[in-house]
Amino acid sequence: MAKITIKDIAKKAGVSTTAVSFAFNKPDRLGAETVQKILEIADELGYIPNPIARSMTTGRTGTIGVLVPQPLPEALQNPFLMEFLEGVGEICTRDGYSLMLIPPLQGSLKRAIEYSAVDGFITLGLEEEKSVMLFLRQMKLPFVVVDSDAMDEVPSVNIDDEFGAKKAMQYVLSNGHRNIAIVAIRSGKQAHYKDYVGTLRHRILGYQAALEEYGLSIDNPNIQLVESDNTIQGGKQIFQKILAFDPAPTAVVTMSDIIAIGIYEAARDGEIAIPEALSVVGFDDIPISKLVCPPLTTISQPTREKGRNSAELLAHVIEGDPEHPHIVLPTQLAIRDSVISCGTAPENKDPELPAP
Amino acid sequence: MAKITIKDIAKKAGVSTTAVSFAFNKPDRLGAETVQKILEIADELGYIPNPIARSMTTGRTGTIGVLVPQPLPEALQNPFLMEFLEGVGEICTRDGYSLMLIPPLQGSLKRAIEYSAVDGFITLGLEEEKSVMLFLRQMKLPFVVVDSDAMDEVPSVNIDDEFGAKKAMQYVLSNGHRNIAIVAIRSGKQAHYKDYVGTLRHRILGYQAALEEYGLSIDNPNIQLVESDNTIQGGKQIFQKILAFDPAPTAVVTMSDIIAIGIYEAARDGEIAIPEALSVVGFDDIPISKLVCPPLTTISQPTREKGRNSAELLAHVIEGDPEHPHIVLPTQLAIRDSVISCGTAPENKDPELPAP
DNA sequence: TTGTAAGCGTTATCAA
DNA sequence: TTGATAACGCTTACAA
Repeated sequence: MAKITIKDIAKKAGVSTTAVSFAFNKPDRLGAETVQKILEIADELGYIPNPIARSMTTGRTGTIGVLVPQPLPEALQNPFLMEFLEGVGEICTRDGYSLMLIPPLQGSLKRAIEYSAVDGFITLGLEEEKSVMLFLRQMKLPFVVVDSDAMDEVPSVNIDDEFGAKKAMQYVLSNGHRNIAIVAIRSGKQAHYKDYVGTLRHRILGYQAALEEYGLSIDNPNIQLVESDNTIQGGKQIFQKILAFDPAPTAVVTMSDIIAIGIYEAARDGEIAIPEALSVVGFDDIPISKLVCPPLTTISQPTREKGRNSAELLAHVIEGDPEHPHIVLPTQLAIRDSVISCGTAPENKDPELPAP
Repeated sequence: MAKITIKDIAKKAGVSTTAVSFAFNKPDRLGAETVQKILEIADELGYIPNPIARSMTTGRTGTIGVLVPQPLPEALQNPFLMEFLEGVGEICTRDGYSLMLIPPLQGSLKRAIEYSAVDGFITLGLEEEKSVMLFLRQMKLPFVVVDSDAMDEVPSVNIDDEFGAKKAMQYVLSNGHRNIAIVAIRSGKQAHYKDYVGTLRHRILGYQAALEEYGLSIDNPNIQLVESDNTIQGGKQIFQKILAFDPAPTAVVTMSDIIAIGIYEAARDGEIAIPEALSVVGFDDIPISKLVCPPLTTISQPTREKGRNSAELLAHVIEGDPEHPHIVLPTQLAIRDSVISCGTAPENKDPELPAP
């Protein structure tokens, strides 16, 4: 037996399809008995309104799409996304939206967008994919950008990346470190750091600002900049590179806790003590950062709040609100135990380890 | 200007809507020039096929729904879900599906299902919600159940919960612990442990089996069973309860790493040393379990593989495959440092050995 | 190779 | 309080 439709109910109840529709959506406009009868029959037949057909006429799907720039398995490895989605989920729960995760389709976010039946999008960290935003705007789809340079007429949510990054680097420098590795998040495109855009750019600017206060610069030979995938695995791999640097860094400043944790793992495998042999700073303050050994010093950002704000803005755009606020959330240095003063590190008798 | 439709293209190109449709979906059936012209005009006008209308006729949405039993913010707090979704994401990426997270709508999963335009569902740990499965089956929607008692005619993916739980408890017992707290995952409904169903039941059965080997039982006064929300917060709260038990437990066996980690946090706040003052065992082996202090002894399950298997099965059902395998994945005891031998007895890391 | 026209299952409009 | 009927935007027999 095929799927039960509104027609089957109408026929069996001896009413029109309109009546059936009303019974579900606007019961007030029908006689109480009629509604009663229709509902009974619908229940009996196991009728469910077809959500696609409904969307067809209402133009609403009741779902919010989150555009993630990486393939799902990779993106989901980052607890940061999880926490962000928690915030989005709060609003979804409150307003009755479902949540769709939309990764690139065959490598293309644009294509993924075309195939997605959602009421609006939240874009996440579109570094190099500026064209995606233009595309969305051109298509007149409601959207909100997060962790990207703000555009006019499009609501955005960002954190104070530059200031946060600056504080991270200042803290390391104030602890006496001068040989420092900076781990940036790989942006997809190969680019010189001066050509970075968005979040990446702001964070580099922050690092640079702090370095300059100490008469240093990213261009100095004792400041090394590398890029890593934003995964634990990426952090592990980058650790090997860092080990090979000359001069050996005494501190590594990363743009992501998850990378820092990869470095933790690799360091433990290589029996290199953190922070004694190597100080580490993260960015994001994901929940586990306070639980790892040693607790990770990092830049705390209100991730969940960011998610909540984004979803809230998107809900407004979907409702037709013409406003387009640009929200900037604060960051904060969370000092824990993964950075120690460069001078106080215990003497290192193992020639394999980076000297303090 | 309203949204561009197939008609606009047809008019401007001087062809029928059929031709436009063909140009996108079956270019072979049209002359090369015609296709060329249509595509050009479509591009120029910024035309995107409406995915809802397409779904309307094809009956396909290209998205997989994952039914999560808790509100999104709560569910997303568990890295276990994340890892599971990574596996699902692998298949989504491979087969071009999007991923929809579907939490209860106004407290009701059934209602959420009704409103979800997806090609099929993966249900996750439906303990008490057996009716949801019946509902799905009655509606003839494709679905796969994960972490629930298997039903006939419905593909399922489970792990060997009972055996895993047994190994966890055996390990604790073999280390000499006799005053033990068991932390179950709160199931929603209040029920005596003997009335547990699904995963919960299997795990309890495993614990009980191990206890019986040592002449003990959950009913013993020195074995305490409590329930906790499956969150870090839940673990923190349950720790307070455990502290108050008499006799004081020397070990706590939890059904979830995330709960164990909550206990870690609370223990640290309360300055109770793990494992010296309290041994802890988890379940799941989420990625951070090896990174916390001390690394958590737990039952390892192939979570990502579970996700991959589920999505693969669902894809088959959606394709019309009538088979309905019941997959059971293995678990494994991951011995780390959160359990030590009780009292004066020497540490026993071999669960096969009898108690010292 | 291209066009006509009939759906798909709802909701919305307007009339009865 | 109800019912015809026309959208909604697309796909797909079937025809030409």
